[in-house]
Amino acid sequence: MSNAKVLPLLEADGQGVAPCCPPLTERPMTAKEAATAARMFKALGDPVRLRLFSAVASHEGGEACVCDISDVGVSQPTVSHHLKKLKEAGLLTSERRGTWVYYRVEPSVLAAMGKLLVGASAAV
Amino acid sequence: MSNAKVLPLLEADGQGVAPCCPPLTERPMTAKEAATAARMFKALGDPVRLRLFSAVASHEGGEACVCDISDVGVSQPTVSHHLKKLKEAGLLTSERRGTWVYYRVEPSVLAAMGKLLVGASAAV
DNA sequence: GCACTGGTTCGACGTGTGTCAACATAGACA
DNA sequence: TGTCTATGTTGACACACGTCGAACCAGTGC
Repeated sequence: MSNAKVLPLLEADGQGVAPCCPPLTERPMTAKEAATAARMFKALGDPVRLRLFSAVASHEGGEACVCDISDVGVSQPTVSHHLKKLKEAGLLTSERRGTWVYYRVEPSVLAAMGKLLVGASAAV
Repeated sequence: MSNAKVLPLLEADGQGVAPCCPPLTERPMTAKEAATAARMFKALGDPVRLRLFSAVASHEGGEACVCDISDVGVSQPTVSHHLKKLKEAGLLTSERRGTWVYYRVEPSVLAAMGKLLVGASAAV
């Protein structure tokens, strides 16, 4: 259940992860780079998903139980659906712990997306 | 043709612009904040738009003529359509200069989005 | 004024996406 | 074992989105 293989924006590089794409402002993205990065932006392009993601990211320890964050105005199947989308996009990972399922956000993904936007100003 | 009123993620604060929303990791976003921010992520959630945006952002001076960036594999009407979407999302501004139309990216928008993702680490 | 080039808008088509109700599954507890 | 709660999955629906061709507007140059 490591994070490397499920994060399309990142690639394992031995001791950690590296961004898939150069900063947007550095050079025009190739079609492949754009497709990879767009998948993640798209995942955050829904208000419900953004709220869910923010709820998880801001929760203590960077992880939250579904039961803690499912109050976003949609039915529970829809919440589950969106969480799955976020997981497929590589933004969240999930883990079952007894009765409840916990979702957690990978800080490295946030950092990679930040770098994509602001270029070199976001230090490692 | 100022940038303040057309940038949903930002709000004019006298001498510049400020982010609309707190970092994702700070606290759960409200529905309103999520709707605002999601609009921009959604705009970048399409590979063609992402390439167009990157092409403009990486062009010298942060601006580019449509003729310079319309080689992304779709028809010109589609390019125009996507540029309009990016403009509506507040990521680009356009200006006609003689025969050609130039699009430019607002650096402050990129910085605001970066902050949204990585919190305080992305300085102004 | 007239033709030409660069961009945008319009109308239409097929596909993708968000949503829900209903059902299925996993673990806890008795 | 059986039942109850917590999540995930399935199927179906309406709506939004990306794409294109055709028509339309804005400047330029003759």
